[in-house]
Amino acid sequence: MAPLKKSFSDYLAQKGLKTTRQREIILDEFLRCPSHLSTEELYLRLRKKHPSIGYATVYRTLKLFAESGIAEERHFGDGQTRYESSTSEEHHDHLVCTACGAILEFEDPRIEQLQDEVARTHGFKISRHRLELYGLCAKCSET
Amino acid sequence: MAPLKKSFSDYLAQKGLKTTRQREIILDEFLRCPSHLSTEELYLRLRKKHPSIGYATVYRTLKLFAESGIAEERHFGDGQTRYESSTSEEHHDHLVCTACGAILEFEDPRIEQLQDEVARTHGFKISRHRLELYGLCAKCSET
DNA sequence: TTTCTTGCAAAAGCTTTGCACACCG
DNA sequence: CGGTGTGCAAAGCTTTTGCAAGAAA
Repeated sequence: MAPLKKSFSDYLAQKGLKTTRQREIILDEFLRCPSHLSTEELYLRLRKKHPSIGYATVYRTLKLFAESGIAEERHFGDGQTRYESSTSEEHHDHLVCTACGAILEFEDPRIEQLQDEVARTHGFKISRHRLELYGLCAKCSET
Repeated sequence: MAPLKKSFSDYLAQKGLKTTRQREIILDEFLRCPSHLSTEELYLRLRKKHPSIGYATVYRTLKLFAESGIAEERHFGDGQTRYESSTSEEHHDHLVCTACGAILEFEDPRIEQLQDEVARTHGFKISRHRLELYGLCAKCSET
C-alpha cells in the first residue's frame, strides 16, 4: 500500500475510527490531484464520478487527513483552505505567482537553519513554519 | 504630522477620497494599539469611546489602510484578518506561540537574501513574502 | 448491535454589499 | 450642490454542526 494510505489507515485504526467507502474515494482522488487543492475544488472533482458525495464529508475528511498527518492545511490568503499531501520527508516552502496563481515549491536548508537560529535566539521551540514568496513567475513577468 | 498619517491623507487626496471624522478616529486608534489586531478587536476598542461607529466602517477603513500602504493584512490561520501598521522601512517576520498566542517580530537580512536567491533561481520577481515560525515561546515551553 | 459516518440542511463566523441618509469639499 | 462615506441590516462565502438514516466492526 502507498505509504500515505497506510499511514492513514493506521491512524484510523488507532483512533477507533472506521474505514469507509467515502474516505477511500476521497483519499484516492486527493492523492491523484495536483497539490494545493481547495476543499471546493476537490469536492467538484469528486462529484463528477461520485455525485452522491456530500460537501460536508469532504470537509470532514480533509480535516481528518490533516489530523492524521498525511496532509497539511495551507492558507494562501484567498479565503480558502487548501490541502497538500505530506511527503513526511522534507518540508518545503512556496513561490506563489500573484498574476496567474501558479504555485511552485522549493526547499532551502540554509534558510531552515537560519530560522532555527532565530528561534533559538528568542527562546522559541519551533514546531512548524510557513514561508511564502509572492510575486510574478517567469512567464508573467515577461510581458 | 506622523508620517503614516501624512501618507494616508496624501493617498486620500490623490484618489479624490475624503477625510472624515471616522477615518481619523480609526487611524488614531489603530496607530495607538498593539500591532496584529483583528478587525473585530479594533472595532470593540473603538466602540468604547465611539459607540456610534459601525462595524462595516471599520472593515472598509482597514481595507483602505491596506490599499494606501500604511497597513498590511495578515492571516495567521485563525479565521480572522489582522492588520499591522507599515513601518515602510524594513519588513519583518513573525514568531507565533501556539500555546499563548504571543506574536514576536523579527527580521533577518540573511534569510531575506537567501529568499531573493531562491526566487532568482526560479525566475520569480518577488514583491513580498511571508515567513512565520510557529511553536512554543520561552514561557510556554518552560512547563 | 453498537458505534461511527454520511448527507442534507441549517447554523455559524467573518466579511462584503445595498441603501437611504449624512457629510466633505 | 455632487459625489463620497456612514450605519444598519441583509446577503455572501467558507466552514462547521445537528440529526436521522446508513454503514462498518
